[in-house]
Amino acid sequence: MRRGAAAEARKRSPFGRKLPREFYSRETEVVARDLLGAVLCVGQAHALTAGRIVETEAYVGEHDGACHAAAGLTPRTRPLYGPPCTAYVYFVYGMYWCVNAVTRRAGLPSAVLIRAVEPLEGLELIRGRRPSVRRTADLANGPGKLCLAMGIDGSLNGESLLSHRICIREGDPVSDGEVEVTPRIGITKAVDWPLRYIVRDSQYLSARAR
DNA sequence: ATCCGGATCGCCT
DNA sequence: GGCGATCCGGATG
Repeated sequence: MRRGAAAEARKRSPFGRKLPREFYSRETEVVARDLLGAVLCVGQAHALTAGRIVETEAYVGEHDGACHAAAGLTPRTRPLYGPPCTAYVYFVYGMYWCVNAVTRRAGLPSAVLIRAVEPLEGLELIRGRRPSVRRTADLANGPGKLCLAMGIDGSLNGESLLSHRICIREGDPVSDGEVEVTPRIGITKAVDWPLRYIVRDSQYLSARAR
């Protein structure tokens, strides 16, 4: 590679390469596991915010009562049925947004909910969006909070995760020993399915392990 | 430390 | 008509 090309790429982003489409075209549980340590990026340059993913949940299809696709193909769930490597951003409780990465294969609706990130970049911007929050650890330790912190809303629904508006980049790998799997949080169906993946010792989780 | 209610609205039954 | 893949602040032990 020409000398300076990598440095040039790094100037555009201080993090690794964008995770390719094939990364998402795998079993949803595997994608959820492998997203730990990856870096969620929103916006560019002076408007960039980025966070290390420390908590995810897999939502695995129409047979998963907690997955929105349990309702079948509707206007809301449409992105889940589309190609992997797209953002599924939905509105909950009349007030908050949550962001997912669509996974596996088109037509088999499944996705990974990003539940918590450790802020890495754009701290001033994030603080400005979360004025009432004191501790850094509380800025993005929940699916609604991280969308507030990073400025994610419905305008990003259906966007490619390779776009400049929102993408996920390779980060420092997380070893199996650092990963813990637990039941998902905040749901009322399939409550015991072990589909939540966390970086066990992170200070940035939405909840402590049970 | 833990529990509880209120806010707020699009979507599905 | 009812209910969320939530968050926050206030009350209670």
